[in-house]
Amino acid sequence: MLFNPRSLGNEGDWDSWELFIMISIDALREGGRLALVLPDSFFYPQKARTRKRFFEEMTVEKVFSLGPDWFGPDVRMGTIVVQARRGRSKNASTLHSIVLSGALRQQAIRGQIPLSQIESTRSREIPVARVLESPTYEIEVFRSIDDDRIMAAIAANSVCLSGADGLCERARGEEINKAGLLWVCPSCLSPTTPGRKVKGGAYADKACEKCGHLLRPRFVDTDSLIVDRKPKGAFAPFIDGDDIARRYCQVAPRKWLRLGVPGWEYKDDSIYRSPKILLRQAGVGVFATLDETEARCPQSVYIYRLRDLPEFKGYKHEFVLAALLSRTVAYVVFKRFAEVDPAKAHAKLTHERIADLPIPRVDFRRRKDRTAHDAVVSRVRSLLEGKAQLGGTEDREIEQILREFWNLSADDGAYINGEFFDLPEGQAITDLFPNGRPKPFNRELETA
DNA sequence: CCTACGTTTCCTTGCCTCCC
DNA sequence: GGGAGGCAAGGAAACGTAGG
Repeated sequence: MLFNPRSLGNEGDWDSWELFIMISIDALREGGRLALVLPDSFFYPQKARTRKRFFEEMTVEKVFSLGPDWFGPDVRMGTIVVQARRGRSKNASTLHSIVLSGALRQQAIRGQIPLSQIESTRSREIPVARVLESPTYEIEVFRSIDDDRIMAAIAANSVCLSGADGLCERARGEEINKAGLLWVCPSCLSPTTPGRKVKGGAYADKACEKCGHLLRPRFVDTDSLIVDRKPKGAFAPFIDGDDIARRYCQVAPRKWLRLGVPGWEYKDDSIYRSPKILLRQAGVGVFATLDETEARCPQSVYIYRLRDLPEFKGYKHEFVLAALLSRTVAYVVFKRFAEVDPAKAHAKLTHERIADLPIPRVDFRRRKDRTAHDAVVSRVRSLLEGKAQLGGTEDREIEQILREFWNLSADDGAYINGEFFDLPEGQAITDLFPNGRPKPFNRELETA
């Protein structure tokens, strides 16, 4: 027997292909080469132990992510190809990756374009050191050595969005759902959030936080903090995540938060002070807007506001918004957070993850910087007020000015735009390139 | 103890396939 | 061709806990 699965320990199950990898490694001589066709779950976090052994005992040469549909209609599983030699990976080496999606993938499946041709024109170089340094041996097949260089250049000319030395302070909205549903305790009459949701749309029982009375969904009165029409009494405009679904959409609040409901603990008014940037927590890509209506929002919307010092220096919220909505920051977010499978690519935004998003550093002592900053601000106003179109002159000029702050070359710009070419369709992409996406930038053209 | 916020959980949406 | 049903990605929101 070549191999005893018990030797792997008993923590969780091993997929058959993982065992096959282990057997293959054991069977190879030093320097011997293998190529494996594997499911794309090889990239998943829970397969870290398999990748660890693979990278520790093999020199990985190629990783191709080919997507589903390669083995007939019955096999929907995403496919990858890995090529490696026996012997530990060298830290300074690189591996080649390609990620197939969209039309190119269909052509490849039909055999109209050989993989070798795609590899010669479209492969990326991935530094092996990045995989070895990752705690989960993550292979970010989208993020090449070129991306690392460009992202380093961007970071060098930027200040972080928030965090210790960041531009903005941050908060999130009321601890309610977007409908503002409340339960009212029949005993002490104080409002509270409903119990945990259970399957089937119902709510679970919970104890009243004030008096301990057991609240059961069938026996409590409900109330709502959010109403469609301006209520009698005190109220404030309310914006939820759904309202922030487009680039440069200025939200006209259509819902209202009732203020002064007895017993409800509102967040401090000051976190909603105008102006502020609202950024939705969930979603593909970055969606943010500028709010000047003192609107409230639910916890699923993040609030960013310039700190006193940067605002005193001259930064305007419009400039921060322009950076957040730029193609360049979308590129950074995608490269940093996108999942490996293009069909599942989506950015998960948390305060911590977006804290170091790059906002261009402006030196307000220099006239040139001040002029450029103000030029961005005026163009953002035009877009927000609907006087300029997405993808129009103003939108493109903003991107150019920001890229000068970031010190990115024209080639870098073409490369960044080209990296969106392979991504799946979505609102985020449509809003970034309303007139269509440019072709991928072919680095080889530079030397040809 | 309280606040802030990342994590977990569940619902919704939209796509795909199957079957009539 | 289209409707039903299955499935999972996407999104919203409650939960739980770290850290002041």
